[in-house]
Amino acid sequence: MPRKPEYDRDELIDRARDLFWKQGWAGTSLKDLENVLGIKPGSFYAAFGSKDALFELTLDRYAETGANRLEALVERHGALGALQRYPKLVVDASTAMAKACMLSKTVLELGGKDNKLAARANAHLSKMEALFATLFRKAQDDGHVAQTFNADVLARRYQSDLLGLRFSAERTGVDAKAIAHEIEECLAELAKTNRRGK
Amino acid sequence: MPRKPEYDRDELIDRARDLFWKQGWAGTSLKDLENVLGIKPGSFYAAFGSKDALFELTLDRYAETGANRLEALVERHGALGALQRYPKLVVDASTAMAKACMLSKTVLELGGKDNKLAARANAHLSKMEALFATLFRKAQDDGHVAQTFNADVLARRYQSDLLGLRFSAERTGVDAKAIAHEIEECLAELAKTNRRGK
DNA sequence: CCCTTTCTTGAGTGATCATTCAAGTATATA
DNA sequence: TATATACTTGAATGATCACTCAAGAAAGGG
Repeated sequence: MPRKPEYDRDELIDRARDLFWKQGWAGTSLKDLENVLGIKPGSFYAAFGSKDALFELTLDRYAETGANRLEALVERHGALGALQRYPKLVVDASTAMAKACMLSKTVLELGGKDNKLAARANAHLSKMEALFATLFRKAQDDGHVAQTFNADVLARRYQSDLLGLRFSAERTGVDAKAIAHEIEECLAELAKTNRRGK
Repeated sequence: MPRKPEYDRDELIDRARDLFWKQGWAGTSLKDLENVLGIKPGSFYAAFGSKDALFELTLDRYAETGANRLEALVERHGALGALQRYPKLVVDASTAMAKACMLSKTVLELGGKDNKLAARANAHLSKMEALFATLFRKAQDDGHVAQTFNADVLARRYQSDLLGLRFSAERTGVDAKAIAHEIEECLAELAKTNRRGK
């Protein structure tokens, strides 16, 4: 018997994520959100509760999408292949709104005042690093990477390189694709070392 | 015949830089600055003109200090030695207020709305990258790195790695020193390749 | 001691911030 | 068609924002 919302809540979260991703938390005002989402304050607060609550939703969605994208690569190209392709994918203009990782941006913007949202973003980053470690282990089990390497160490370095790459991609006048290519080659080198050793 | 200021303007800029560095632009209110600098609004605006103007001063000082620190390393350890030691230096808790690079934080926070301060930070980063390239060339001239490498490419990758490292250091529960050590070892590897080639 | 000059103080400015809520509107069921 | 049940609207709220300015305080030269 009631009235139905005129908006698609899921699509609103996507649009909010893209805006937060680009402009950050403080850089995005409620007026900005109202404009982009096409709703008035009343509807906004009925739908999401607060700016913080919506930001949290977008953080979670961002992290989930990223992990899904990586796992899709794994199914198509295997663990090592996915790790090799991910840097290029993530910097590719056609697939990304902004280039720099939204999680890292959030940690940097809000981490200075130990904020709840920054802590959540940090947790997502840790989960991502754990996923990288899992993939490196899988690559070792596949015989693509030597067992002598420590998968956790490789994952930690991989994430650090990835974050550096993604930040560089955000800058004007930096050839991010070239850096992505170099990271890919480093992983290929890792695999070659293994083949030589056998 | 006039009255002299009760504060040391230079030290105020240092303190403001540390606060901006940690909390970012939007995260630092004028009340925060008044508390940390120990001056009231009237004196603040007489001394610095505006929050933006002070931020610009702190950006410039930050960049200058970083470059000086690197050049001091060069004099003591040569070009390659400096490039090897810089990552550890920059992540060392005793020398840095925050860990992540203030320039990159500024670009990320304000770059989404093409802000003047973000552009300035970006320019400082470019200068830094150019300095890295100069050092790689010097390392080549010293015979420490093979001439076959392109110094600009090495510098671009070095900066990307450094930014990733510095962001990782800002996160809770990440062993930044280990990553710094790995970057150092990569440069040592670069040098070894050269010696082998000769 | 007086006067000029500069610095310090802090209440006050208008703008913008996130958020609230009462009034109006649309829809599904009875 | 009547009514209950949401949803939409937008003006209003108090807080905080960066910033201003008039009045008072300190210091050096006459």
